[in-house]
Amino acid sequence: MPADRLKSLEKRTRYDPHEVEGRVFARWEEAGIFHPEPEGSAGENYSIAVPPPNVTGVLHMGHALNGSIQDACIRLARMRGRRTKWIFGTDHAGIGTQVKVEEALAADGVTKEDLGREKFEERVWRWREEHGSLITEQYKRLGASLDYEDERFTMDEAYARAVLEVFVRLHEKGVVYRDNYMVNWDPGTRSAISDLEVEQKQVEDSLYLVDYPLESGSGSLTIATVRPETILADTAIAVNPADDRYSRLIGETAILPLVGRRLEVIADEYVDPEFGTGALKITPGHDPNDFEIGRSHGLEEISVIGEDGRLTDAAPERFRGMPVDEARKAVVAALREEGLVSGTQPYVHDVPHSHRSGMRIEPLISLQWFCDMTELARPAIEVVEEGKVRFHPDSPWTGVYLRWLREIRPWCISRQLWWGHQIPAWYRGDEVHVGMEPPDGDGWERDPDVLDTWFSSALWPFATLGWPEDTPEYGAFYPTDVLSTARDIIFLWVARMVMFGIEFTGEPPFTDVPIHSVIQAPDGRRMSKSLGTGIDPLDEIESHGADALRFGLLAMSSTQDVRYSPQRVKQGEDLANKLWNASRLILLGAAEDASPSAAAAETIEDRWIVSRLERTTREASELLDGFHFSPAALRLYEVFWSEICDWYLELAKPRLYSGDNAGVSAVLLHALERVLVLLHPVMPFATEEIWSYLPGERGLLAVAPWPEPDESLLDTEAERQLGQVIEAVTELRSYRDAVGAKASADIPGRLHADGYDDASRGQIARLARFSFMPEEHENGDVLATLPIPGGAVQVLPSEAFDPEEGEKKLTAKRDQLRGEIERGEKKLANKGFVQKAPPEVVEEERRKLEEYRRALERLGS
RNA sequence: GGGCGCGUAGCUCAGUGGGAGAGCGCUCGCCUCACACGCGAGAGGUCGCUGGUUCGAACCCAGCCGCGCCCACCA
Repeated sequence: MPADRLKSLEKRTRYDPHEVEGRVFARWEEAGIFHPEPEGSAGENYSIAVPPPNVTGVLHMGHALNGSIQDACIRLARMRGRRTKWIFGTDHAGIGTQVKVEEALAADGVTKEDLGREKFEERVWRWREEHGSLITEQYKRLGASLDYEDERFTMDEAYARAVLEVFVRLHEKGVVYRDNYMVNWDPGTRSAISDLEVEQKQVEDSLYLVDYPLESGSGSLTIATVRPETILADTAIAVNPADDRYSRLIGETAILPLVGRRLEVIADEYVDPEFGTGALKITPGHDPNDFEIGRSHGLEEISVIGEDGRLTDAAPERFRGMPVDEARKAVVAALREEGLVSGTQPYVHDVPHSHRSGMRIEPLISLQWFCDMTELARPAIEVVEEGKVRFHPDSPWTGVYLRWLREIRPWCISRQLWWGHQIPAWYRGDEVHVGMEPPDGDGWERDPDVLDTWFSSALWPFATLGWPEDTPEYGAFYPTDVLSTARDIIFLWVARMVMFGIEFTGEPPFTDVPIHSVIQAPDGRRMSKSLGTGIDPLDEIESHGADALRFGLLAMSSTQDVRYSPQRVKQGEDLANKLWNASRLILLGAAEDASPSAAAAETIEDRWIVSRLERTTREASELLDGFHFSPAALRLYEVFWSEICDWYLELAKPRLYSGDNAGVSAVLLHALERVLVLLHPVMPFATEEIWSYLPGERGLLAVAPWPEPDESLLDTEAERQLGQVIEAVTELRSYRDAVGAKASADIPGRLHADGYDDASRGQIARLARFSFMPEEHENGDVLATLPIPGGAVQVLPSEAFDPEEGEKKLTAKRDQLRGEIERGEKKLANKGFVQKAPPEVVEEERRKLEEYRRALERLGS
């Protein structure tokens, strides 16, 4: 490296992410290390498929956290020398994208119907061209080492073929079928949606009591309903067979008000005699429960509410065409006119709403495509039970996953949209053709519906790699290793990927599923644009740097939801800066020809830091391998900041600045090199930048080898000895502070303690700013005796402080020691403790008690 | 209705059987030749409440009080 390059560090006392990040990222891209050649087997290689962001989306905190997690995994694997691919791509996001484009059209006063389907789809593709690259650039800003050269999109031709092939094959197996069935109709998007896209919301309604006259003329039956407009589609009345009030009426007939239809009174266990009047109107066309009851009793299914949310021709003429809300009022008014409403009461209950449009779900019977999940679920349950797919943390997510799969229900997969994978089914009269290609002959019409976006997402880990073709990419990278996500899409996506992966490839698509926090706004609310609670990761990168955001997100995240913590990001920013400055100290101070070497350790502190680095290496590897990202980040922070900076660098300075600095330079460089390596998965930019200043010819840190901990470098004795030095220095500093000693003045004293070599004694004196007299030195009274490990320091009089001030400190210290002694004695006097506690615990108690007694003795009373 | 989780320092959160931790904030002292985005020294918590198990409980068990999430077909 040119000497002036190193020299340039002298004045750069701040780490500047802006100056560094773009440049470093360009080096990675130019080196092509994010794009692996498709060689070797998936077992040797390492891959992760990114949860595809919506094509029109922008990076939010969830992406940023998950990106930080996945990138840490990917970078770790890459440094371990594995061929590594982080599969990149975007999702067409059916409804979301269609709605956005429709909104844009609306601004010009155009509807999609004005354009027609073909033109509309063109419009969406153009939209994608214009907006699709945004999130790619944002991932790059984060430092994500995705394989950008091999980007996929769920509407790409090859991917789309895979989707249709899956549909066709499942149809051949009879798993996918078309049926008239009760669906969740979303009047907002005018489409059916799946159960998972429905959310329950509490709603205040009125419960109406309505009298249905009996045909026999002997009175009436009173039912309770919150949806009087659906009365028009009633086809029976049900009562509990064990309900004495009504059992005699079973088999009788009631007359449906306003309509005049004859309704049989049927018996069904489902009816709760305690609720309402104990008599339930049955509306198979507009209520999921009634639908089930209706089917089991063979009742007629009448639909009075259409897909447009208005009453159909099946309703009496005066109500036809009315929107549901209006129809409700009209029906109630009509019933009142006939004197059939015998009461109303306010009623609060949960009502299904569309997750997408927010509108109240209209349950209705509709001809839709469904996917029966029971056969697919079985092996997906097994692989998790057998530990072939593991959730992290295991609890509660394994249980959550299994419970859902064990009670899985059919999945409505058709959507009444234009943007998506159009269902490969053609109809001609009663004929149905399902296949990859249109049928021969005239008069066939293709099903206008598209597939649920999650249907195509379920193929993501293998369709991105070229399945169903046996491509080199598929061979080299499938199955993938890790799937990282938040808990909200375990059912929507994770479980379905496992099911489809096993069904079509014979193998689960990944092995480890870390489930990370959902990041909430600092005030505990959901982070959301509409609430104004969102924090833009790009803003955070702009003001603190990508490394800072990555560190902060990893440090604040855990297994449960967390509030966004700006302090953690600040901590990351400070860490990057500290790293930068410690590096300047080492790089500018090290001997010119020095290179990193643990073997160069010559003093206790050298051996100590070398040993600590090996332990830290082991710890960091274990924590990252166990998907414990927050402890890993915080542990590395602590070791670097406290052990390396606060202690080792300070201990090393005298030798570094002496003429004989070869050994210490080598150890300092070793420590720096190791820290950069260990921190790289978390803070890739700053570490890569500093790495380029290390001596010697070296490639990118991003592909530098991740170290295996070297047991032979562990040095328990050095760790013990330096631990004593640290304790002694801290004790003496504390005294200095208590007596108000001038910061610049040394305090004279005498060191009487065992277990310190001359070098350590010198270090203690220097760091604590004491000057130790020779033991035989006589210089007036001893003002205080300060216990340190292995002995004590006698404080001698000086100008540096007022000894009176020290008395308070010493008294407090004595009190503290007496307290400790009392506690220890009490514990050891407890026979139960001595007899039942593990011997090493008792022994440790005894040792500590002795130590405290000796310390108190030295302190005097 | 069922299930899961949370309640620890002023704030945000770790810790899951043997003496209460981090970052930020706060107090005091320092521009000590890497860093004032810094250095040193501190203050601050009966670990939601009540019982129980244990020689020993923030940690295990039960109940209670608050808060949250997921699932669910009582009109």
